[in-house]
Amino acid sequence: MEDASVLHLENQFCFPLYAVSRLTTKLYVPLLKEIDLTYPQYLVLLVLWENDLQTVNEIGNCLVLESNTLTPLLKRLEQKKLIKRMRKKEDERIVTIALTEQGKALKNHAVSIPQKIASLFKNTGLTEEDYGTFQQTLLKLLSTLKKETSKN
Amino acid sequence: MEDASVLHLENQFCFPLYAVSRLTTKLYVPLLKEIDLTYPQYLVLLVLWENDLQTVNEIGNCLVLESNTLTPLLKRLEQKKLIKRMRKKEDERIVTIALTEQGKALKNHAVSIPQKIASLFKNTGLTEEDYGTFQQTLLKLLSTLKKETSKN
DNA sequence: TGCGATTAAATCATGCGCGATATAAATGTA
DNA sequence: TACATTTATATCGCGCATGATTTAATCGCA
Repeated sequence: MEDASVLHLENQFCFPLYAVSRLTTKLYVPLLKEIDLTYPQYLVLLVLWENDLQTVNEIGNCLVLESNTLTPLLKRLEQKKLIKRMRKKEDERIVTIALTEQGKALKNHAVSIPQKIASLFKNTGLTEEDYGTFQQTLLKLLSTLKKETSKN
Repeated sequence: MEDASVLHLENQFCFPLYAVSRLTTKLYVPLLKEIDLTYPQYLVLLVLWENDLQTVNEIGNCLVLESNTLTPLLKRLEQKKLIKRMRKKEDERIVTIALTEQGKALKNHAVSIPQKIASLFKNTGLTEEDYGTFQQTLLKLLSTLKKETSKN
């Protein structure tokens, strides 16, 4: 009989990856609630705070998300008056996303979030170096997986 | 003016964590499609293959999911005739989940999946040791975050 | 025994993710 | 200029996730 221990949860990194990702998102919830944002909405704003006036596709490239996810999400951000959606005159297919004044102003509140999140990761027994290694691994995986999944 | 570079995507590990988790789940899709399962459904079966006859709560503890996610998911697995849901006679609040013969049999197909997934992670430039470190970090984070979020 | 508190699961509403498809605009080319 | 092809976004359907609430059963204790 084949050894089935390969099927045990603790012998895979995919499950902890999935679980840690969900639990990490939960850490943001109370902080983002203060500014009435979900985590994916916050990510879109991060992208725009870094570079305003990007197309749906460009935002999607940054976040590895497509229009089927972004379009409804962006409409919600528009309803909250944080962004504007404008079709390009030169090419009516393309929608440019721009921050409103309100959307720009929100950045001032958001700058405190990374610090607060970081403090929640202090009592894990992991060192700064561990986190650096962890992030480097994630970035390598992200880069590889992005290529892998865009092949089709 | 405060330095806003803390808000840049690449300066956080939460975003790559979120993205890598999603992309990793996508790697399972073609493999799981062969046995008509989603990734969360596959995880529930992993738990049951390891220990049959568990309650909804027990499965939830393993996967860090609650009944609001599990109940509908388990009903779908029941529709597929992979599990049975049975209320305990001693305590009618508790639902025990049992694999059907079909559910048990599916394990034989599933044993090949971890191997196939592992092979997709070969060309990342990461060594076996890197993966070991990565998994250890994830497990530490998982354990800490589980406590952190169960506090409330 | 009676009844408030607790517990397990289910239900509800909302917002992602994402495969598949549609729409509409722009492009290439015969 | 016609028309097939490509491109950008949108729409649709479904299955998670999850906070909030509900339902129903059990427990604890006066």
